[in-house]
Amino acid sequence: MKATYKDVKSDIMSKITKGDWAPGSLVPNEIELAAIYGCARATVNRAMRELADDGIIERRRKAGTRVRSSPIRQARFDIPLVRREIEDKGAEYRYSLAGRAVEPAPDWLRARLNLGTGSKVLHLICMHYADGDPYQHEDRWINLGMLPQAEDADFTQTGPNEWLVATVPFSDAEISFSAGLADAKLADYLASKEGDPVFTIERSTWWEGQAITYVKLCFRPGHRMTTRY
Amino acid sequence: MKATYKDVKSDIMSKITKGDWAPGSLVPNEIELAAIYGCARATVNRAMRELADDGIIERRRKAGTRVRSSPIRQARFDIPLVRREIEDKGAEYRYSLAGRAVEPAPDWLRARLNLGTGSKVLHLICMHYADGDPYQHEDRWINLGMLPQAEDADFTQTGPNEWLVATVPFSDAEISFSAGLADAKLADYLASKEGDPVFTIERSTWWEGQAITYVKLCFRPGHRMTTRY
DNA sequence: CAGTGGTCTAGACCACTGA
DNA sequence: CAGTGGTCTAGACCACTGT
Repeated sequence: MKATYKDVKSDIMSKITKGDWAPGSLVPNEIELAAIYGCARATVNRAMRELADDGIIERRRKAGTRVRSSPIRQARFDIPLVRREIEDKGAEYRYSLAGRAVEPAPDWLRARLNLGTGSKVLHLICMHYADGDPYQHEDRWINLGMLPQAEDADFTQTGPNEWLVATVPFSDAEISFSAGLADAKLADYLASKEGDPVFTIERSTWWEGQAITYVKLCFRPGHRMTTRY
Repeated sequence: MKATYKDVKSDIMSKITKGDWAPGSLVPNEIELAAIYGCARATVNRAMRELADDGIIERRRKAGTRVRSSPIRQARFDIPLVRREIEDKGAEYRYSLAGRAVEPAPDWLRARLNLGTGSKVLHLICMHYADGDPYQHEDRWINLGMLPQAEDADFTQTGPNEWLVATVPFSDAEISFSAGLADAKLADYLASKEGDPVFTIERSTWWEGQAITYVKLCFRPGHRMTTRY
């Protein structure tokens, strides 16, 4: 008898997917559900809270709980270290540093990260290989105002990503995916042709409102980012 | 005094990000933490459970809780209906059906969805516009073995996506992002040029092991998919 | 086998918000 | 102001898994 929160969750889920509870309709309140399932209200609460987190239902105090009319489906993507991503595929990982310079932050970067006019940044160009083949091109910019010690770090052996996760935390990040074209330079790095489509990830991170780093990652042609849910 | 689960969560979060609790190190158990924060164990449990869900810590019975050495950062993307996506941007949504055919499932589709040899599918080509400009091209395949009623549905006014979310549930989905090139046909649909890079989403959904639909969505050049976390 | 997290309970009070 | 979800508690038992 006594239902667990998983029982309650999956039973309600099936009521919704089977159409017993139509989209937009009002769901019994927690006390009623607790009586129906013969469990404590806290148990029902946990089930409902998870369904709300999953975007299946919508809860409001006093107004009650409703089935979402068009369920907001969400997908979760892991953002792993490139090295782990490659090694998890069973391939051998290799890294190389292709460029390093300390520069004043260019205008587009200042705008993107909300940096002041005098800001200095460390600019790195890196390549990541899987079994010797180009896998990912990394165009990395680190805010030296926040991380002066980055200037003395040795990025010839390990990538800046690994250094960063070990060195600084971040409180806030923005990530975006898009499709771009390989120019001559990028095509050369990725051993592909100019005009090939490249899957691109851009990420900016902040710590307590201060920009830490911006990175643009370009994958070899054919790359897919996949998840199940 | 009495800490809430949010207090506990954010305090532990800051202990980790500040380095007080190093990556890989063992965290006090729930009873000790409850004593430290002066709250019930259930409160600590909820805080820790959420941190574990966020990939910040790793919990194992008997072994205790550890700070993850390289935090698995995850990003969540909403997968909205195109119409909502466009309307939320404040643009006017328009839809049109550009092609419709009932065919035997081609080999690549059978392989992808694990369909039998005799399978029939409904193949639809649709366009979605934002303020009159091409926004997204939809190449949709619906398994008629699972959804025979799709053959009689009218897709000239509303897109198959809306029909599907209102008609059938799904238990399982796979989504993948990639970058592709516009061929002459696609470029024509999207009012772009051949060879332009297009951001592409592919999604397959199943219900209890049976394939429902596969769709390939191509966005107009310049499209970005962004999230914060 | 014993330590740790996972879950449930019955009851309580609070916070928000719709009528 | 009253109904609903949000959270906390103190205690209990269970499930898993290192040692």
